[in-house]
Amino acid sequence: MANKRIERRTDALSKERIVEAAIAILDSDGENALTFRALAARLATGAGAIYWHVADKDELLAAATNDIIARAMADVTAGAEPREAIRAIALGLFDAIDLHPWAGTRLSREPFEPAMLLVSEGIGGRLLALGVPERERFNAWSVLVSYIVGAAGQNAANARRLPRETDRSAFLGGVAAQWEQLDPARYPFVRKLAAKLRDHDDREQFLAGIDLILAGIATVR
Amino acid sequence: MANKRIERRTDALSKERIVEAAIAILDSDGENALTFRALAARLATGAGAIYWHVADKDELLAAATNDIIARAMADVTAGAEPREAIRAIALGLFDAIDLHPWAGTRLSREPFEPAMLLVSEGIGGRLLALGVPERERFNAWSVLVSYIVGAAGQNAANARRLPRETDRSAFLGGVAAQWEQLDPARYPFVRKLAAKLRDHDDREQFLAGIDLILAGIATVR
DNA sequence: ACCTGAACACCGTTCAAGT
DNA sequence: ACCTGAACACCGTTCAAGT
Repeated sequence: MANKRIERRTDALSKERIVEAAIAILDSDGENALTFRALAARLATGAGAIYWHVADKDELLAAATNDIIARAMADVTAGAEPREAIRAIALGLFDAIDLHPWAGTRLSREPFEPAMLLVSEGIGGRLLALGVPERERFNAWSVLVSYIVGAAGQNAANARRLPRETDRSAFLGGVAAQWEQLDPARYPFVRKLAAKLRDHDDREQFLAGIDLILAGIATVR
Repeated sequence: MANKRIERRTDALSKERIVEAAIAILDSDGENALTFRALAARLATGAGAIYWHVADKDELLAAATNDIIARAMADVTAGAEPREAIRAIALGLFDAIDLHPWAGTRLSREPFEPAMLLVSEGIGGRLLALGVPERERFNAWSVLVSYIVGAAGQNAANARRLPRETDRSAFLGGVAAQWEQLDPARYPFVRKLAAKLRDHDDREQFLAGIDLILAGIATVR
């Protein structure tokens, strides 16, 4: 009978279970909390056992990041309109990285993770649909992917450093206050930026960047 | 006589000397080589002595990064034409981060370093000169700075992982070969990208991204 | 005031020993 | 084949003790 084994501990180690546990630790306690000792404790095993399934910490982070990106891309519902589809993909990644900032850190340094192929193909296909000429496709793809990964990672790093909403307001308010006290002769632009810094929405700002890039791409069509 | 003291050891510790030594270690041996023990050895002192001048490793990295950016910005000769000036600033940062990849890593996570004010003001002032309307200035500034820091950091991370030119060719060749073997039905765009990947110039690619963004900004003028 | 260096509380990774 | 956990070679940081 199948349910004879229902009480059986199903916790034999596997790469999937290890990666799953790693993601849980990374999400709840941050990058510094992911140690082989903490991971072993959570999996109720010895630290060395993990090395039977995973080569080292780098492979662990790579697998965890790949999971996050693959899931995020699977959740994206990109419609037929190419510009909207690119925005949807970009926002999907932005939100995933916002939720899993450590994945953003990893991605900025290792942009050739397998799951990034889904992102590249998703965006690239829409560039074709937009009629971007061959000679500009590489550059258009490159600027979009660089911006998405870079800006999303930077945003998530900020958010992680300032866990609560009040922390964020206080921090940005503090930076803005500093900016407003800069020498007006030397920093006229930054001084005027201060007000916007205080009450901008990160997601909107990110998307506005995508739109500006798409507008630029449209000019080389 | 002044030269009576010429033989005198001038190596009293100071934050500047410590930061200078840290930059030397980071540049020659990479991020992982910067330890307080290595730093103390190079400065011929005890590890703990450094803490008298620097609060912790974070402050050390912040100061080192700030030095690099400030120097790079001081070296930029930005002419009167706004678009050219923005390109010059962007390239100055790109080259500095290429030379000091660890600064790129730091900058992607801590974009509010003081020296970045010079970058923001330099770019922002040119956006004013370009006639970017008030409501678009924040977004235009944001997309440029995010892209510059993000793309330069990603490029430098790649370059650091592949120290020699042949390593880089081999790596990109390998990635391109993988891309060419992808299922044409699922990855038509990425497959076609492979050829470009093999022989592109990173600096040109970066600059092409700046140009696309500037073209987008021009459309909202 | 500034420096020394041992000590503390960690790490990632290895490996002999177990089952 | 897979797991255990002590051991190794490191870290950043602290701090009593020196000058």
